[in-house]
Amino acid sequence: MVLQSVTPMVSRLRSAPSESRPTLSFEDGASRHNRLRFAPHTHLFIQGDAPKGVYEVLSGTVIQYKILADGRRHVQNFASKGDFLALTFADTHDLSAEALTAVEVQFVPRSVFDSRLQEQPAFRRAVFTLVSDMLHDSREQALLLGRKCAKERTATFVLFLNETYRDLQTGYASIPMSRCDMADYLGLTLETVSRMMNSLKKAGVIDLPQPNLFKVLNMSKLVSLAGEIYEDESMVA
Amino acid sequence: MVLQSVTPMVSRLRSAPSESRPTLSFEDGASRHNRLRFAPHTHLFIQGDAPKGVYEVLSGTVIQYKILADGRRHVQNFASKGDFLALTFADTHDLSAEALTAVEVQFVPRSVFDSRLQEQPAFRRAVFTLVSDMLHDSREQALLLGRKCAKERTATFVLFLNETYRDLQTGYASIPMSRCDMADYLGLTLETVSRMMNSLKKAGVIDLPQPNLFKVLNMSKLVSLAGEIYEDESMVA
DNA sequence: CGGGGCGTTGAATTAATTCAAGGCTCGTGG
DNA sequence: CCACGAGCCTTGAATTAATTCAACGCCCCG
Repeated sequence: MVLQSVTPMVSRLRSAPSESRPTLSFEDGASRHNRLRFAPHTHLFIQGDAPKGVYEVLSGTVIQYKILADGRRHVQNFASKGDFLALTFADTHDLSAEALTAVEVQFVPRSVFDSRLQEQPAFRRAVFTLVSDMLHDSREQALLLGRKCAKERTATFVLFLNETYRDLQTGYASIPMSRCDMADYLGLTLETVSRMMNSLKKAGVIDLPQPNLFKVLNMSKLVSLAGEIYEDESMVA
Repeated sequence: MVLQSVTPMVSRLRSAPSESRPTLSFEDGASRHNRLRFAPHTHLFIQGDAPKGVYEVLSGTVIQYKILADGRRHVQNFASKGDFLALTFADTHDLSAEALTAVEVQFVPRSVFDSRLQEQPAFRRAVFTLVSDMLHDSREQALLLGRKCAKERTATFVLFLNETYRDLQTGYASIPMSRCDMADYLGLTLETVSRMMNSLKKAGVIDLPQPNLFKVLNMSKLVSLAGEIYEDESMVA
């Protein structure tokens, strides 16, 4: 196991509440076997399956979602490099995970994971921190869905996209998911998402030369549109 | 520490995905000191504070919430007997916790909690399971906020109230929070919540003799109104 | 007796959805 | 090589679910 002190950029959506957290990674570990690849549109696992282990995303983007009885879909999150999937002790998956792009993951069988958890204190702490952060992110998402309007939701999501997919050279980020995926994540319709993205463009907040490529032009305006929480204000003080 | 095999009733809102999970409790433990009481409307801790330890709710109901910059409030959950608060490694509280009724908690200082985590495998497992379940609940909440309509949200919440506060003798449950609290939890306005509760009453799904007292009359209809997820269907099979 | 807090209900308004049409891009096959 | 269709995105117009605004009732407590 490798413990690095990499602190990822903090976005408004995917927080790092625990500062300089130990990064948990199985990459470069002894178990280089169990590296798996998934093609776009294939599933890593499905709602109702029994979990067989934990997945660490090494590259690509995974979409995790739930389906309601009548077919409505709710997207829980978009996972990319450094994120973990199926980090649970439950006996069934409570959601489905699908590769959005080509995806490479490190698969850690349940037994290996459990024994590390028992034997390695640092590993334990890293896992605990990771789950805590996932909880924090999910609650932030609930806040967004419960109390933010369409424009605020979209602005918040653009902040996330910018942090996660921005090319450091050009400043542009390519969007790996469709408007429909975004809508199911933001609790909106795809038409509303489209309208909001283009209204951000018209307002000069972002450049959007293609539907799936953008660059932030006015960050402070974008942040204020995202309607952030008090805690961010206090972080400045 | 006490490990009991109490399996609480499963509601649609507060799931027990991990079957017969070990119940984590500090009650009856050696550390009977550090039992704290909070009067209604007093805060256990506030968004931005540094966490000093973990709280186990012994009695009463605690409301946890976040405030947006412009004053909008989002309620994360309602915690009662058996629930834990501030189960995090983050360096600040990301939400506020306020006593809704008279509340009694067992307070476990950070240092005590950490050392138990290091020394006691069973304790460790219980904590993990607890955090995993909290994550599951939060994601279920995000689904509700993202993809359910007002009536479905309200029905889902009534299921939660019924499981959590029902008197086993009478079948009636008293509702410890206001319509406003419910609204801020469900991402609605208090007027809409009031309308939905009374429409459930008119439809004969619940008896609602007083604003804060109800009994489920037609459970199957209530469950179908809640618009549940596929996984419940498959659990029957 | 009076007033504040909470809940209910109706009417007007609005944010977002639904319905509908059309455009663009890309891959495939004639 | 170009035509065609599928899939995705955009935009406008009509509709609707939920909100906002407003009034009123109830209950409890001072």
